[in-house]
Amino acid sequence: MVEQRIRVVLVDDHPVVRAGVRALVDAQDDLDVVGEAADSAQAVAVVGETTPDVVLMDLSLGEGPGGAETTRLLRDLPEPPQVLVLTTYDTEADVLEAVDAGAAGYLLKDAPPDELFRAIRGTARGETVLAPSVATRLLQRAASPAPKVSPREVEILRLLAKGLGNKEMARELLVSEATVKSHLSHIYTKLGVDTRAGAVATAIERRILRP
Amino acid sequence: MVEQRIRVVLVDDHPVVRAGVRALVDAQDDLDVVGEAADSAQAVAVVGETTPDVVLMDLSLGEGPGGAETTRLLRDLPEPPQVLVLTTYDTEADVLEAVDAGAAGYLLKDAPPDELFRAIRGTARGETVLAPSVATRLLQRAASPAPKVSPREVEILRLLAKGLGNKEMARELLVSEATVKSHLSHIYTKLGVDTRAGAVATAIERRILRP
DNA sequence: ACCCCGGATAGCCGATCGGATGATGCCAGG
DNA sequence: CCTGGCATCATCCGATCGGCTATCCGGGGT
Repeated sequence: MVEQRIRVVLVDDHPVVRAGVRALVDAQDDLDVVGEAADSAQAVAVVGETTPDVVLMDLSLGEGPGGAETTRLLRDLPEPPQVLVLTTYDTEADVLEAVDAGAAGYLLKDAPPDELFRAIRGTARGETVLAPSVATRLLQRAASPAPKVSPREVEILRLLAKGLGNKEMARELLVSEATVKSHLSHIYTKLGVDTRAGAVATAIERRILRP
Repeated sequence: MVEQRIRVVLVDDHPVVRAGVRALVDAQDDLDVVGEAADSAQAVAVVGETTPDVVLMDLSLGEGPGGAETTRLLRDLPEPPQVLVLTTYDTEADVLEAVDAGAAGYLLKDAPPDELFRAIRGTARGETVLAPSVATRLLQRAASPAPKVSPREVEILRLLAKGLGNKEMARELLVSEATVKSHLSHIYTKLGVDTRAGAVATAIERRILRP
């Protein structure tokens, strides 16, 4: 007899993915899916009711708060579950945000089922589980200077990608043109480029901007 | 008794998604999942063996040929299946490429299961099934002049994204700076922008450039 | 044969960008 | 407490960009 079934809640806005994970997880006799949620609000409600051991969390939840924010909410509950992020993307920004929010693990959706099961069990025991590709990425980022752009700079990048000029950005952000240029200079330095076009390209590549 | 079960093959590089679709589809008594494939080569092999009525195709298949190319291969088989694209993204470039490759339908993964079943049945009958959001997008694109950039212009865009100046592009492409500027002007017109940064952003968004 | 389009080229000019430099206030972490 | 990052603003100046107009040539379609 299994001493203690691990109770799992799924949070994902894709019905197909929920069905898939449920099918796979429920087939394991030590794992139980006790709830599902399609968005942040549902997630909090369901977790509050079911107090699961592990929550499988998608990072992109369509409208409303994302997976990272939701993770934070869940970890602030009276009986916080372990949160295992299960997503498609492995940007270092995503990973860091999720881990910072209190996630205990980070898996990619293309992981083989076995790995998923091991991750769930490990997470339930309080271990930190990282997908190999994620771990690799983290290490190589740790080695390199780690260029983190500030929120304001991201804002500038967003407008930049819309093709706005400095004057227009200044008006949009209610600051002076000089400030905009200052931000831009910093962005260039951090991204290792020296033109606006290059900045947009690398920002998108680095997933600082979503295409 | 059901006169004819619809035979379905899944092509997706995510085990989780395959499991999900299989669980959902197999629960329908008029639908049968008769095979799965994780990449292009497997897809061709499995479809060749099983000659299904409908193939559910993911567009991003990790390494190797993508979903669009694979769709083309399947449609060139002796007994071609109907191909229903089931993916996360709805860029018009993706849709057009898939449809051009011979896809009979285009659904997003966040579609509710019911919609998926209807789509499979419709596709099997030879209907064309488009997700609402996809259909909307197509219509609004159909209304606008359909901006197709020339190969040379794509080249310019590539260098643009690398942050090169006009002079540098000219040297790189062995043409005069005037020519580069001319190309750029055309690009701006076609993409509906008026700055280099905006051009890069829309080019990536339109999948003219790969991020 | 004719015309349109893509590609290449030229020159002009005002607007803008990018780099350098310097300064201020705020707030968090050591 | 003090350093440092973030955000703000200011000026100057040379280089570059973007828009405009005009010409030329070759290939594909009518």
